[in-house]
Amino acid sequence: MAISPEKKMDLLVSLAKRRGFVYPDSDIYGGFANAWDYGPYGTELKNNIRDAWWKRFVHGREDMVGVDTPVIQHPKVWEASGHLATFSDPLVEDKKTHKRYRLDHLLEAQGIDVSGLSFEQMVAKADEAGLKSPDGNVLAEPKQFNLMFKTFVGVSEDTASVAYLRPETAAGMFTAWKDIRDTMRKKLPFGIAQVGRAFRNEITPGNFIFRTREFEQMEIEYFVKPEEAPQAFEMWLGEMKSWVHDVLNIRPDHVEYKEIPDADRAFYSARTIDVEYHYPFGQKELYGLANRTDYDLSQHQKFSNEDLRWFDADTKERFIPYVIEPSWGLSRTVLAVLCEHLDIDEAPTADVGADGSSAQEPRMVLRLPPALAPVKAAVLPLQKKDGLAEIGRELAAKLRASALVVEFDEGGSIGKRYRRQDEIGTPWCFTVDYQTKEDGTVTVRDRDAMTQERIKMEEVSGWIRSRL
RNA sequence: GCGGGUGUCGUAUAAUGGCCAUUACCUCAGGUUUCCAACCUGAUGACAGGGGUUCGAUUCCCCUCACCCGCUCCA
Repeated sequence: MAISPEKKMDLLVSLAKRRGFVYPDSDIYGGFANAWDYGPYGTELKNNIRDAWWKRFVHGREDMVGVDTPVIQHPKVWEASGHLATFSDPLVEDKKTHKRYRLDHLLEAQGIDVSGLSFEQMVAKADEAGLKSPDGNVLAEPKQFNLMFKTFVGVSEDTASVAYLRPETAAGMFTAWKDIRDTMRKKLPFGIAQVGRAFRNEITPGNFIFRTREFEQMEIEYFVKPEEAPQAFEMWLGEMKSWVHDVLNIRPDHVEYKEIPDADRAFYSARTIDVEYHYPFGQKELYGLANRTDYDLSQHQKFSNEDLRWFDADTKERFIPYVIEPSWGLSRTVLAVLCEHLDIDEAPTADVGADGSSAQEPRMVLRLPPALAPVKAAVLPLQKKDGLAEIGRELAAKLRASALVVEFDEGGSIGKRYRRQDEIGTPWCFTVDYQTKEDGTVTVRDRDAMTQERIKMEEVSGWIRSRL
């Protein structure tokens, strides 16, 4: 059953809190803007997505290695990457209309060349020219917005050096490139993968966990011979599509693969495709894929004075590889997966009408792919008494021992317990009933179809495994 | 950061310048229940925070914080 987009976010945010997926952070202090806690189920879901990704793209491929680099790196890294120069915007506000503009854009519109000017120099130019807003109003004092979080490394602030929290994980793969090239015996093409946190001092965060100042990325830098870049780009585009549809089980018509035209691309990028998902609040970026050419390694070679070229043993040539960068937002994937699979349908109730048919009630269900579900199975005794609970508890313990995430629940009616599991996306419920005592079988109830079959208790673990 | 709007148990809500702040769902405990939110009994749980006016403030005023919408930004 379709849920209207306006209602969907509200339903999702309240379900996320009620069922322990995502809570407002610092809730006991009244909350902290745009910071969220992943609760027990949210953490499981996020970890499952991350692990599925790592298994598929790192363990599953011969041409890939993984790294884990620090959030705070040498400040030179951000000079070389260009983030220090371009990841900051000078903003001014029209005092009358309260609209905001970029100071450099206003100056350029006046025919004033701002290239290479510092923030202070731009402010001086603006004063000189008596700069007004496009509506002809007085402007407020310009302010500098740096998208990178600044911090200090050292015991006291005055003697310490300034450092930055990484605004993306990619840089770590470039700084580790030389060591990996020299130690891992890989041949081009090959890639380096990393999962980790990145930080951006966004001016406008919002939409639940969609845009936050602290977020997680899963990124790959795939190094290729320059002439092989276009085909590597196509290969990764295919991989991204397959991930979205085969692993996340997102409907093809909920995703757009948007080719970014020349004019809108970053100057170093030869080709960029944005992968956009139809969130309830609009079509927004989920993933990105870019051909970054030799920009990053060239920059780091220049700033570090290290030779970062690749030596081709066949042709005896040295060159800087091109980089294809597929980039996945992990936090955004969690949100997209929740949006995609949250559903309301009809379930029968215990009330049976005169014609023998059951009355129907709306049911909220998260149709997560089983491999991503926070809880794989619930074990439910039909009754607490007559020893059924003990049998169930024992079965749950056995499943846990075989490394499955399971829950045991004996509280309330059986229907109520099914619905609880539906809301957190548990694909299967195993019910211990009176027949179990006679023949050692339990029923399996399917989350989506709500149908049941009987299997032997000792087969439960294998039954689940074969379906993950 | 600016403009506008909104803040009452976990969720949805009612009322009030003066008695333990209402109700439903959820949650928990007990009972009941032989497969889909049933029922009975009971329990926990809120006036976003701070200050002011007042004999007395959840209610009126101020500040802060948070949330929603819009703007600027998202190489």
